[in-house]
Amino acid sequence: MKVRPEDSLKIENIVASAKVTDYLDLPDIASKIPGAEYNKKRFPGVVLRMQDPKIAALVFGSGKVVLTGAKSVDSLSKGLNILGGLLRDLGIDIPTKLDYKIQNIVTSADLATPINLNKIAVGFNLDRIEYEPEQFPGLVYRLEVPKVVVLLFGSGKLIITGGKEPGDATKAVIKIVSDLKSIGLI
Amino acid sequence: MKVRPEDSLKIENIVASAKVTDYLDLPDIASKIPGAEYNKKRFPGVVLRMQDPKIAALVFGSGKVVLTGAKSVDSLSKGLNILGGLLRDLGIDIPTKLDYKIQNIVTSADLATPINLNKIAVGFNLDRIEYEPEQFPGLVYRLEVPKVVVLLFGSGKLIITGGKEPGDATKAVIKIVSDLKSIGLI
DNA sequence: CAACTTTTTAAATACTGTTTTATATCATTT
DNA sequence: AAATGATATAAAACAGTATTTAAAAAGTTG
Repeated sequence: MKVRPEDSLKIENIVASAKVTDYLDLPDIASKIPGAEYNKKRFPGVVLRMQDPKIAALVFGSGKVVLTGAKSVDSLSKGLNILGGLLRDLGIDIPTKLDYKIQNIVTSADLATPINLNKIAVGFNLDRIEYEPEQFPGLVYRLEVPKVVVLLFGSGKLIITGGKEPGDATKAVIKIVSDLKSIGLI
Repeated sequence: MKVRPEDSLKIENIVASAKVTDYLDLPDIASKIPGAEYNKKRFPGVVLRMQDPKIAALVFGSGKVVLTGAKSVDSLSKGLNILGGLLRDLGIDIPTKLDYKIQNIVTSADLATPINLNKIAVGFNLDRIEYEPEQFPGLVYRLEVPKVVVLLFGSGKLIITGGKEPGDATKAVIKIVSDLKSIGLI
């Protein structure tokens, strides 16, 4: 039984930012949290990695943090709470209710049929397409609405990135499937 | 309360030269003064740094020196005297009264209102203007009298450099404000 | 002889690096 | 022959570096 492209979507990564407090002593955090990475000459933030859910956090002196790697909004939220707890355990005053903003969602999808990227490259709006197979095997398609970037591969697999909410990827896939059908490429 | 542009001037850096004696043994100076930098294959002068006032000095074998970093004529003078003392302490005969010549003064100013650099670029004398925002965000304006170069930024902040005396920057700002008002850009 | 070396300083831009993740090609490297 | 490591995409956080301007000194290089 074949799955429709718009039903094949899978969130692969969510990037979100949040402000957990107004100031954080990074050297202190880096030394007290096992596994924390901190190399200020390389990067100004402390890198913390949680295992369940598997999420990486970039923690900054400003009290702002960035979470990456979450595969669902729920796990993202859970990861932020875990991070808050880790910092709270260090004696830092961190609110129990933490707010965050999703900055990017990376989603994968599958057209379930191979596609000819060369034909798509000429059939689609040239100034929204970039296809240089000798540089990268995927065709880069920049959508305006929703504002996302889609990578199309000859296998029919797609990567939708740049979205702010799950629905963006869905809309992008529906639009692309529609466009490909209209020019008879799938 | 708004400050007039011509009252917002602040000297950010003064570069001056002086001759403190006829000959200086640079290897000796470099080895005896803590923190001195001397790499003759990189640069022919010894670099000395004073902390209060924070001024850097380039000392040459000819007995000539260059002072940079002073934020006022007074601190520049004080820095030169400190430098003279440092060399004198090494047993070198340095006059107590040292003369110097200001070679460049860098001054900052603020129009206190944002300005449209694109309009200024077309409204001002083209051959005295350089504006390539993709290369540098500031508009470069070369004044003839006083002979200085002014960098204008969209924020309304200005940098006046190339002047030989404090008054040069003041005159330049007054002239620019006048010019901008005459073409109705501020 | 011209141009670059070094030092200082402000302004405001772009851009680098770090983290994550799927996808799929190529070039290296064990 | 597997296994890394780019290559390309988006996004935030932010420290740092580059960009530009002027000027002197006294070396080196073209």
